[in-house]
Amino acid sequence: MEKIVKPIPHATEAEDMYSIPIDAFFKSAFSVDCVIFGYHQGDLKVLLIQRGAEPFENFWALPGDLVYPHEDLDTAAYRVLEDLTSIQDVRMMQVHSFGGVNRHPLGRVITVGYMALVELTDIHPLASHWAKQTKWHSLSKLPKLAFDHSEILHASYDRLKTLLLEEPIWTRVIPEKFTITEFQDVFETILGRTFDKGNFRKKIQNVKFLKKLTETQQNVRHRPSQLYSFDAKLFEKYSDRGFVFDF
Amino acid sequence: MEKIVKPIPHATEAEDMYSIPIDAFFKSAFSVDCVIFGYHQGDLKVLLIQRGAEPFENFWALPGDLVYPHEDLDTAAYRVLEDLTSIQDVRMMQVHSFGGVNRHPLGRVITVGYMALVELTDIHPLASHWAKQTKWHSLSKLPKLAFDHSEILHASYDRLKTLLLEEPIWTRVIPEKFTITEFQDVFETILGRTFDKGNFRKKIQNVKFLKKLTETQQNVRHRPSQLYSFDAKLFEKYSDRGFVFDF
DNA sequence: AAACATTTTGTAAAAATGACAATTACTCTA
DNA sequence: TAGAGTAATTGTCATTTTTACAAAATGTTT
Repeated sequence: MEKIVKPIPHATEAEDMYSIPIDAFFKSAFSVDCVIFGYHQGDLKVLLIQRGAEPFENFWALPGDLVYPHEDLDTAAYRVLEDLTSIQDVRMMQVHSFGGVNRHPLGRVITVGYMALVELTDIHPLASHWAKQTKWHSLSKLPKLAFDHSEILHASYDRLKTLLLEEPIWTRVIPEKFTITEFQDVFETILGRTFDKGNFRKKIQNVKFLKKLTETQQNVRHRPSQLYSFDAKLFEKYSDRGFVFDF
Repeated sequence: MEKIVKPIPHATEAEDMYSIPIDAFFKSAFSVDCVIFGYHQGDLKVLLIQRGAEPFENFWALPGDLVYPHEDLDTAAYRVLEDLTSIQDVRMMQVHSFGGVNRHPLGRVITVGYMALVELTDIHPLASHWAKQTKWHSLSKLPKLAFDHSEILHASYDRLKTLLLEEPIWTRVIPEKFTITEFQDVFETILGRTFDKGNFRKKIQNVKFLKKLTETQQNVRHRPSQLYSFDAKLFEKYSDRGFVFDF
């Protein structure tokens, strides 16, 4: 570990800084950690791996690893996710960075958290590289996690709930042609509350970018449901001034 | 600069990773950049410094600097802001991290953007350390900025607009006892639109955590305004289910 | 044909919205 | 001291939205 450089407490002593060689600053590393939320029929889970390498060997953890010296952050997030879980084709977004001084035993490592919401059955995680196994975990019964991954996970879940109302990330989780019930289930599951069916339906019908199709559900043991679809162009138009669902 | 380590494209070649010595990862640095928005009577500005050190000497830039090897990210943000501008006692929040490979000429540096909204006359920036001068700039006529600070600034402004509707950051910018007009001005200025006075007032009166006081404005050359105050406890109560102003 | 399981529509009172107009309460000035 | 000036505040009213329910509709299964 590198020699400890005492932080300068006040601006008036700031000239001390010039005595710290610039090299002393370039001894840190970055990592990315991926929080993949998997939704399937009213159930929300998160993808964890069991670590097959130190530190925290055998612990459950978010898929995450160090960023290469000449690798872009976003690129690293996708690369690491694929390395450890073989998952491709999920769109992630940055959530928050975590920089606690002692969060990593090997040295100073800042980690950048990334998040995605996917239909659980759409992807097929397969442990690879140093990951021993992958598993979908319910949010309600999580094991003790490596590093500060528990904090990263909870921050990501908070962000997911906000984002669900602002961005059409729910499109990742229901079919292109969907029923209002399917749509409602996603919101109830992720937000953790329930809505009146009739009233929810009325709200949906006022949303410009959700279009009622002529097609209906097939082969159901009850009255078939109308199908709806998402119009991305109309969404762009109406989200200009900051669209949010007000459920 | 360190030797280039070729990123591993596929998981199947991942064992290559073991050939990269761990030290190769610990050659990066972090920085923090602070976006301080200053509001005053219908005017929104951002605090910039003129750099007095390379790289980008003499360029206008966000107050920002490298994080010490044993310094917490949040701590660094406040320390750096004070070092360069002598500002204390502003509460900042993390916005986003920027990790472009070539964003810093001295090596691999990831920067974490922090943001705050303050009443412009409450704070008294004074250039210190390597900052040549500080200046409040209008968002509409910004100079060319150092590094990728322009991108950081715009991302922060977007976040400011969202946050203004979700969190009571406007309390930093108006007096403890305020008039509805003062309140409205903040929202009009930052969001960049105008609202009908009467209708805006009605909305405010329905917001549980904004309480009408018995006191009124004094010494104004017109009908004195009722004063209102913010009830933090009630806000906590009502923001549980994700409060947002729907202006 | 009746029972089921949902989807879908309907209802009615209450509340919120939006565009404007009118009124009110102070200070300042002639 | 009676306007004039200035901005705060209240009022109107037609329209739309919300809420909490109840009822009807449309398929399949028995």
